[in-house]
Amino acid sequence: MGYPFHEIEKKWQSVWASKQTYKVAQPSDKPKYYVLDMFPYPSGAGLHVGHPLGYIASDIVSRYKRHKGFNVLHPQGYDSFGLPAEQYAIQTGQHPAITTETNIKRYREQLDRMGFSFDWSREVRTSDPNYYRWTQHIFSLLFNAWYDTQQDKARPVDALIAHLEMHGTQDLNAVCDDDTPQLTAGAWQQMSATAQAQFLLHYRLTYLAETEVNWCPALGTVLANDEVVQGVSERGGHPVERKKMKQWIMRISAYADRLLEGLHAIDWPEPLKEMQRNWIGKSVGASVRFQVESSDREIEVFTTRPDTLFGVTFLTLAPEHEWVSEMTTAAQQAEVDAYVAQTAQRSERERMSEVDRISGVFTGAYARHPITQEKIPIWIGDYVLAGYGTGAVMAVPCGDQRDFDFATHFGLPIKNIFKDVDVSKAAFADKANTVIAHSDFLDGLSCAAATEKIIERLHELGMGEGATTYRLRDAVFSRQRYWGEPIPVYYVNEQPQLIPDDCLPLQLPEVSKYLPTSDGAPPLGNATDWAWDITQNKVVSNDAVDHKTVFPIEKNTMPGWAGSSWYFNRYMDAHNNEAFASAEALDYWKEVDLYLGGSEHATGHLLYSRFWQYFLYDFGLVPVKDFAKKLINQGMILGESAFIYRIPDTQTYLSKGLCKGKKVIPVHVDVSLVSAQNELDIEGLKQWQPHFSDATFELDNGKYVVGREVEKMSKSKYNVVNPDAICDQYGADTLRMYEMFLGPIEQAKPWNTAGISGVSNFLNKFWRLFHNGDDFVVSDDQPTKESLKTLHKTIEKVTQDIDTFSLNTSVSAFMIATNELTVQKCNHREILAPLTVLLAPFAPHICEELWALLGNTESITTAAYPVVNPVYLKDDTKAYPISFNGKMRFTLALPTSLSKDEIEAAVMQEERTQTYLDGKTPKKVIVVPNKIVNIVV
RNA sequence: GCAGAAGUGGUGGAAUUGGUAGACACGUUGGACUUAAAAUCCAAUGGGCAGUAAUGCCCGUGCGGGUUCAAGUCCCGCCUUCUGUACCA
Repeated sequence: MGYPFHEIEKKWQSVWASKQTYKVAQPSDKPKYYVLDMFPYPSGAGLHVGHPLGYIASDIVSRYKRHKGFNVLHPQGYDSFGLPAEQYAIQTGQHPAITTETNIKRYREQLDRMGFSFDWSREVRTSDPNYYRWTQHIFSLLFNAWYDTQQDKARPVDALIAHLEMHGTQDLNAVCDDDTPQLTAGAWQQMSATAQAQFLLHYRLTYLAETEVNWCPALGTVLANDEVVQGVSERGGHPVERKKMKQWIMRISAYADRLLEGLHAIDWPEPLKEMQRNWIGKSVGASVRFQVESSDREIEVFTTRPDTLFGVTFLTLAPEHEWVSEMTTAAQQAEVDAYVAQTAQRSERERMSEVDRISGVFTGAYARHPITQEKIPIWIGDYVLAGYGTGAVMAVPCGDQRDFDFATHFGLPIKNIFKDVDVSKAAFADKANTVIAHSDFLDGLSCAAATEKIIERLHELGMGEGATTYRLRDAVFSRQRYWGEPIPVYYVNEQPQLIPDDCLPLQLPEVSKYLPTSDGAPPLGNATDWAWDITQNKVVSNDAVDHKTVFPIEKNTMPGWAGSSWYFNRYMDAHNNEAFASAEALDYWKEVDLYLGGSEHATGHLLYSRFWQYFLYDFGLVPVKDFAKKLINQGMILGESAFIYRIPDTQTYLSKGLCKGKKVIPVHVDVSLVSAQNELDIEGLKQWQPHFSDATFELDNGKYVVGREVEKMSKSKYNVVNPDAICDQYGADTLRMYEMFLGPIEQAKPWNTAGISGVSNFLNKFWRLFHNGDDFVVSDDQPTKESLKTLHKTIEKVTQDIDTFSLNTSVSAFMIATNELTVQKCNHREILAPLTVLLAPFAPHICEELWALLGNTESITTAAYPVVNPVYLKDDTKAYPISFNGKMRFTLALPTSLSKDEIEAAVMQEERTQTYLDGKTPKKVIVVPNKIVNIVV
């Protein structure tokens, strides 16, 4: 029989819990290391085998770093506000706090079974008032801040007010809304308090504004851009429409450039950085103004190709452009109105799926070309997006394919401004090979030179200048939901006022109904006590609202990403009631050294967190700009779904081999009913779902063989594998090692238990090294040189692997070592003790047990990491590098029977070697049997 | 369309910086132990050819070229898959 993992795991898990083995000391004179997992949302389904992948890897690194003498912070918590708990509440009436609590308990049990070394004393929950009190605090800080583009950082609003008092908006270098009016100091001073408050919203880093948002009627809430994927909601896949609503918004765009630049300094995966770069979407070009005929309006466009200005043959406005109706001539009015109405009706999804369809309409109006003064027709087209740039483009059909297609479709002129290029069939967009022609003073210039020159000229004429735009939009921060952080704001004369910081947390009120209404009224409207009394500084009944001392409180809540945008700082000092973390704690732990999580958060959580951290850094509240030094994306573990095949309109199911050429409907069956050889347990199936009891199964060679397909692990696909089942059968240590053994940590891979017996065998073999039958027996004699070599080779390999996160190959290294030691019949303490320490990060339970059996009274976590002795690493391989800095290389034919020393001697004797080496040794000598000797010099 | 990553036995996957491709594991086959099974242990296992044999030779890392004494790895051109993103001016 194998080693008693049930007993061992239970025993040590309770010892670790009672002794608080993983509680982190702070401060400490040891160097710090902070390893963090993205905290889970505690869903009702519990953990599946895919969740722990990252946790296991981070746990190995944490334990390894502890052995290496670091003070390791390895916390865990729960992102416990969120939609599923709320939807469950809507269906059942059960309070989300209760479901959440139940789910957390379940998660905790499952996590504990896997032997993670989390310091649970620092657990955080985003839905805990003691936690979200600080989320609300950070919201208040953002509200009281504006972005100074001169100093390139966020500053307190007081400084902005002081500037407005003195100079109005003159010389004010600030990020603000596009439609912010200019003011003199006098005008500011004469404004009413309400008007001033209204005006300041143009600058605050979190502000209230009427904007087009992604409204999801099915979910009854608005969504941020990253929560909308391909025109439908990320959660649930419901349609999303554009709607104008008054919303809280985070001015993340103020940080666009710094967030982009900051990517250089952090060790994150390149694909993820690329995703953030694309999301931020910086484009450098120019903004150009076109004077509208018989009007004092100027249409401003943004272009990345100002060098093609002479190729402009029309302008196109987005259908939502604010001047569309004003500009349209009476003759075109009906047509334009119809077109605008029609595009407004089309959902985001339709608009995206019909990208190829060209549509548009002429406004009847014309603009003047800023240089040539030519008349240029103004069109409307839905290929121009209202939300990007200025919502208007200068169309250059010869240089842009979309403009080309639009021009061709509507018979608009195409003017060629490129030298020796044919633009009759398609636009020419190759910047690198551009030579401008038919463009007056730009003729003969390259793209870059022409761009520079035209910007200069436009500037002289006052018709444009160099400009940069970003794709990154400000992030909508309001959600019409119940289960989220209340926004700490009440309204006086419709102007938002912050609830004083010392009155936080503003606790989530009880409500009778959790359902939002489809017109967007939030569920907090159902609360009876949701008004703020400024005389008592507390929440009172809605009936008391008198708009003099008692005011209504904001009913929207914060989005899911609010609480997760700063939690990494809270772990440093999780119970502090004076600050979100003390300056000492922040100064000691600084930032996350290693962050593990999925790449699906690239443009959501990971970008918002960087934004908040930058902001906190600007205010001197955190000591580092980027919160995570190194990040690793673990790949998803996929499920292998099983299918049976039904003949349509019958209850007959065909084995996979019989389906060829027949029409069959694949039906998901639970993977637990299928053997490793893909054979279906028919009796089990009939018990699983009663409607199969009268089905007939046509067998293939006496077996029903199912089809397999790799899909995302999901309850509805019946392909979920629960880690508890694996722990029961093989033990947590086997599960941990098997998940690592499966392949590189970053790679997505299907879950498949086929190989798990190999890992299980290994742990049993390892156990047997210490045992003779059932007796624990280790020798104190001097081990053989061979065994020492095995040990040191393994230390070297495993250490290197952990440092480079190749955890799959380190599992192999342990297997090789165990096999070798078994053959060597090695049971020597001098070998086995260090090997146990080496293995402990991977398989903590079995190693803790063996460590105790070896006579140690302290936990193995306190053991020092073994040191490699290079004496034992010398290898007799035939290729060996020798240090030398040179360039020449030559070949020398030698008999292969020679030993290494003989070869080296022969090489050194060679005349050419002496010439090239000039007293040094060769860089590399490679001996390939039966071939040649290569000496790289 | 654009960007990024990847393509190696029956399978998951190894292979420092260009240096004997296929480590390790699963699976399969044969053997030992056993009345039997399980468990465990041992051996073989990319393909082909020659040989009684030890062994030897040839071909092999998606496809086609190239650089090199030497290419899974570097360069050029394709094909395929995955992931992200998409009328971004």
